[in-house]
Parts: sequence; structure tokens; C-alpha cells
Amino acid sequence: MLEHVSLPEAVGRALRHRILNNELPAETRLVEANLAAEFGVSRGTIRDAMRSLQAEGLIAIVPRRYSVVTRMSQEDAEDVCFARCALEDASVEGGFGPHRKELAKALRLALDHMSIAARTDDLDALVASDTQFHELIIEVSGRRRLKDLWSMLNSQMGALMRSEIERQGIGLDDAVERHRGILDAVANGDLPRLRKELRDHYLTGFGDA
Amino acid sequence: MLEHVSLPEAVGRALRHRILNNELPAETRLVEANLAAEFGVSRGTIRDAMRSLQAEGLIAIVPRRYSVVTRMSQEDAEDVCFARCALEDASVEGGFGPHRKELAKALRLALDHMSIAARTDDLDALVASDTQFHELIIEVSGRRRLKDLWSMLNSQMGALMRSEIERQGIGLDDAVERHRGILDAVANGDLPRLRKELRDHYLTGFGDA
DNA sequence: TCATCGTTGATTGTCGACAATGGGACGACG
DNA sequence: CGTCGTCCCATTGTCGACAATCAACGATGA
Repeated sequence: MLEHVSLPEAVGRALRHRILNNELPAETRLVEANLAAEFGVSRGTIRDAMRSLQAEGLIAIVPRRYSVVTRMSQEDAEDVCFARCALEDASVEGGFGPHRKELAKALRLALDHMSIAARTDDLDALVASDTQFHELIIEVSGRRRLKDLWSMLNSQMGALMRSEIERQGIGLDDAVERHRGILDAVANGDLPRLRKELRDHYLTGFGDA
Repeated sequence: MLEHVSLPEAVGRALRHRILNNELPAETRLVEANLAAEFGVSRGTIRDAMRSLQAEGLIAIVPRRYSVVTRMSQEDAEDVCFARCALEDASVEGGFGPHRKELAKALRLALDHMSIAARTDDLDALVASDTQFHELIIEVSGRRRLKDLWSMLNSQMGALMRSEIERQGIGLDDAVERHRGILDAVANGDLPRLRKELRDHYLTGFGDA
């Protein structure tokens, strides 16, 4: 084992995966004892994992009562997109950073990955490469806290993408194409356009992808 | 007791207070067993509280090793300010919300509180009213996630203010005056100016207040 | 002398058990 | 028939004990 994954982290991942794949739909109650038994760990471990999921906005914990998988309203979705957009916009407002060419190259690579994922109908891979794409943007500023805040929205963003796509709101290819403008703006070194593209990407129609 | 404060929450508050008041200076190691004994609670409770502090950025937890009070570098300070500025700017970019007059009034009230706190050398009250002031700004958009993210930076912002002021970097009155421009912009309904004032407030000289 | 390796002590990670809470079922009372 | 109070149960909150981990130290052998 190269990387130590603590027990709570492993449980967190498993639960996160289930929620994102709708194996645990919204409003599902999460009972510590049940999960503990299922995973073969103690309730404390489950509690720990649930805290993380709460921080990510995937579940809501009502003290002394219960925990429940969060339901995302339309407003929530816009909310998440708006916040992500604000963070990414702030990240680039000072320019492209010292390596614009490399950034463009990395973005293009991520976009290629997305494209492949779209053609193979691999939703997991699509979400992953989308995250990677935007991660490059949020890292432009080099500011740690900007990325920390951004990361907190990752899970919800992923959930949002999946539900949008599965509802056939948008096709996989369409999802990929919506990133093209961002890449172009970076490739051309056109900062105002980049910021406009980001806004379009996050705030129009609705939903990321 | 009107409001239920769970044990971990109470412990968290106590520790937060100590850290912000430098009773637990940066680099201090936090040993679960010691704190558990001191507070008369179990280690699990302490662990829980420490998770919160970690999320707020006040302590760092190195798995399987130790927990330590975070030291904020100059870069960290700028980082926090930058992120807060980005969030508050995003909050107002769509306008003042439906009740600009009331907002201005509330801001003025908060500013008065700050002023009083400054005159009575009440650092706690100053930080509290500063938080309140900016909270009004971040609530303009009515977007929950924007405020959630903003809130995560609250503790660090408080720590930052205190250390800046105690180092005599700026006087208490000066700290109050730096908010005037923001209030004026709101009072005059001058959105571009408001956004400029926010940037000045957070990004010039350095440090909030 | 120096590198290696087991030992040791301090600390965190995990667990199972018990206590406390709050909702809902059920029955008494008006 | 509706309301209130009591009891019970499911579930979370808290605890103390044991296991695992890791750095520091010292012993061992070349």
C-alpha cells in the first residue's frame, strides 16, 4: 500500500460513490448502525465519514435525529455553479499565470480525455476529466484557499453533472463542447474572453458539463 | 438552555477562543488525551471538535501523528483576503438586492458598533461587528453556498485581524474607517464603486479590519 | 565509527457498550 | 371524537479500553 487510506476515508469514498451513482437517492436515511454493520467497522468510523460527506454537501446531519442524503433543487444547482464560477473567475482575474502555453496544452489534453469519455459513454471518466479541466483553471492563481473552497463543491458539482446528463438535458458530446471556448480563450491569451466564456459555461442554460 | 450546544461544539468554541487569543500560539501541539482530561470529556469528543477547527483552517491534523495550531504566513493572509474579496464581490455583482436602503442602514449600524468597540478597545467586539458588517455583504446575493464558503474563512479572518491589530500594524479606529467607503457606495447605490471599495478594503495595504 | 535493526514510549485509530434523546404508538381523559 | 400525557423504541451521543502506528533511542555487529 503506497497510500494510506484511513478507514473513515475509505467508507467516505464508498458512500460518496453510492450517492453520486444514485444507489442512495436523495432523502435516503443513513443509519449509523446499519452502515457500520455493512462495512464491518464501528459506528465512530461511520460518523467520521459522514462528517466529510456533510462538509461536501452530499448529506445533511440533523443532530440527535438522523442523517439524510441531500436533495438538490434547481436553485441549489445554480448556486453551486455560481460559486464555482466566482472562484474560477477570481483565479484567472490576474492573468494566465506564468505558463500560459502549458496551461493551454494541459487543458487540451483534459478536453481530449473528456471527448474519449463521451464517445465511450463513460460517465465517471467524463466527470473526472471535467474536474481535471476546471482544476487547471482554479490552480492558475496558485492560491491555496481558492482551490480549497472550490474543492468543497466538487462532489456536488459531480452530482449535478450526472443528474443533468442522465435526464438527457444535454448529451455527452455537448457537455464536452461547452469547454471549447474556454480552451480557445486561453490558447489565444484573451483574458476578457476567458472570463466571459467561464460565465457562459457556468451560468447559461444551466449546469456545468 | 435555549440552544443546544453539543459537547464537541462547546469544546470547539473553547479551543477556537484560545487559539484566536493566542493562548494556544501557532505550532502548539494539541494532544487529544490531555485536552480530554482537561475538559472532562472523552477523546472522541475532542477529536470531533478538532475536525471542525481543521475545517476552519485553525489547526492542521497530520494523520497518525499529531495536531498542531496553524501558523499563518503573509501569503496565507493575502490568500484569505483574496478569497473573501472574491466571494463578497460575487455576492454584489448582481446588484444590491431588493432592499438597498435597509442594507445601508444595517451596514451603518454595524459600523457604529465597530466604532464603539474601537473606542472601548474591545477587540472581541470589533471582530464581531466586522464579521457582521461583511456578513451583510455576503448575504446580498441570497446564495447559500456563497455564504457557506465565506463562513469557512471566518475564523482565519478573525485570527488575521487580531494579529494585525496587536502588531500595531493598524489602529482600531483606522480599522473602522476602512469600511466607510463600502458603506458610502451602498448608500449611494453606486455598484461599480462598491466593488472597487471592496477590492481596496481587502487587497490594499493588507489585512482586513 | 557508523549503519542497521529491534525496542520502547507517546499518541492516534478503532471498537463495543452504555446513556440520552426525540418521535411515534397507545391509551386516558375531557 | 379530539387532545394530552406516558411509555417504548429506534437512533444518535458519549465514553473508556484496546490496537496500531511512528519517532526516538539504544543495542548490535561490521
